[in-house]
Amino acid sequence: MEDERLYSMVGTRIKTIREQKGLSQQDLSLICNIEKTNLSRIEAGRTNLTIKNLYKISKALKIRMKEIIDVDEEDEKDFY
Amino acid sequence: MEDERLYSMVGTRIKTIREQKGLSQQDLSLICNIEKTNLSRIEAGRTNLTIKNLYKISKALKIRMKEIIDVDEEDEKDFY
DNA sequence: TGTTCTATTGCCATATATGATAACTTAATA
DNA sequence: TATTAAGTTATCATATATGGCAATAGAACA
Repeated sequence: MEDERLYSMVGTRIKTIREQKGLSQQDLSLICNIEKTNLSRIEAGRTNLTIKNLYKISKALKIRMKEIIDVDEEDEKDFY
Repeated sequence: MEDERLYSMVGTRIKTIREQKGLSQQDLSLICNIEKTNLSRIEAGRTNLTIKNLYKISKALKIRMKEIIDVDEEDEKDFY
């Protein structure tokens, strides 16, 4: 899939789970030590985040990284 | 866990799966368009790779991203 | 010996993720 | 109206992931 779509899907996963936990972006940013503006960019899918921050976010949300990153699409057998 | 440990575990997962598929680093680098030196650094756990390259590698290995990133450890309840 | 394949390492330049701050919008509420 | 909270966006500086190339080392083999 396109890069931007990948970022958006990951960002949306984070936003959805964060809201399920009743946390604001600022709450989450304080817990995991990521700038709130950066968190906003990540959730908006405007950033190619690193596994380091993916890990920090997953720990702050008390979930596994794979629960955030489980956004692969089915119809990609011939992507490469 | 420590950043370096995270990178190493992810790198090792990639290396293990790559070898299971009978691919050399150069093979994989050609398939997914990642510099072979960068791939070497990633597998060695010396790089905080981005989800974009995580995605490219997973597609080249014909697996899901979560199969690479499934390295969370159990004893981290109180990490944050 | 020489050759080939594989992987690593060093170096440099570039792109960009991130941190940090400020300004702004919107919504909710007193 | 004013105030507060939540989120977005712009800007800038810094750190670093990546691309690219060259050199090196080790293993396997002729």
